[in-house]
Amino acid sequence: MQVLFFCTFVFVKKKKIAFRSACPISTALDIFGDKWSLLIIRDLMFTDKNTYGDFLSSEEKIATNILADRLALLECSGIISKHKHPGHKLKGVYKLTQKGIDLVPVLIEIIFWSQQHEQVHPYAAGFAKMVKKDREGFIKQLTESLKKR
Amino acid sequence: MQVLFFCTFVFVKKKKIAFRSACPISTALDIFGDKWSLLIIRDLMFTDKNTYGDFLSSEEKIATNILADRLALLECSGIISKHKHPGHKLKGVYKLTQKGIDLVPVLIEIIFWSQQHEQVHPYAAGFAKMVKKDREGFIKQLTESLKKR
DNA sequence: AATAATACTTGCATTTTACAAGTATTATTC
DNA sequence: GAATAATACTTGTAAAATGCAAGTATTATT
Repeated sequence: MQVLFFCTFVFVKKKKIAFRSACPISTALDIFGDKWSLLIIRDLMFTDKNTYGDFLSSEEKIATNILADRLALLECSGIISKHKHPGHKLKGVYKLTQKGIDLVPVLIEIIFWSQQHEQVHPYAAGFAKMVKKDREGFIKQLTESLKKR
Repeated sequence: MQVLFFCTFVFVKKKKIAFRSACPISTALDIFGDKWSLLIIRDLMFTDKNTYGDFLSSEEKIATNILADRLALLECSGIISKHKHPGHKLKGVYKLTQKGIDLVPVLIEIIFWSQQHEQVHPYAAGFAKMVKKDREGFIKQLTESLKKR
């Protein structure tokens, strides 16, 4: 008889975090289902922002304690990694890991949806049109360029 | 001189809800960036659950007040619509609108990611394999079947 | 007529988020 | 070399969101 085992919790910053179920959607939301995590990932993915101060300066104005908390959680869950800044000893540099880079298609589809159904910045229309011409090619290209950072 | 106008707020249940920016990711998160909204959408998209009681019975155990709140918000934002139950006068039936159906690719990519990087239910692996064989075909088929509900 | 089911609402405790201020380390300016 | 500024945080507290238990109104069933 086969027994299927699921990890239903994980320790993050010494705190036991429960996964609500083994559903892939639910599990993903347990990790990045909040108003801020994907914005940090967005900055790392589509802009050259990669320091604490960079994220703070983003348009949406994340609070400092929330930013520190989310950076720690994203690092714990293996989506981002922290490195020393070459040249600036005081600065840390954050990068997307492969797990983080693999969120590119998720972010792309969210952009498509928003662009189609909400009033967002006009650049999104051009972006969507461009990506839709060669979705796979764009993803591959972006993935490669993110790996090299 | 061209003036670009962005709607930076919306009225939901008589409350003024602010969009944090015109960024498509940020705007999407303002609408469904929480731990519960996408689970309701998941139920409507991938199962035959479509009533208040159905959603309550889902594995993740949403609280009744949160469910009522999210259903109202999702209806306000045009992602779901409420209808009379044929036969049961007491029951309401919720359906995905076209705007909601257009979230299919977002949910699919989230499932792909979770399946690849987290320990989730094994059905996700088979689902991912199946969908990846003909992504566009699957989306079209699911979209059509959801429209007919 | 009484009981049960459905879709909520209400009240309150707990948790999360927002905002302002403070701290420790390093960099820069005078 | 001392003072000021910059960076990446932490801390305290108020406000908002969430979770839980209980209650309510309408309809269905016994």
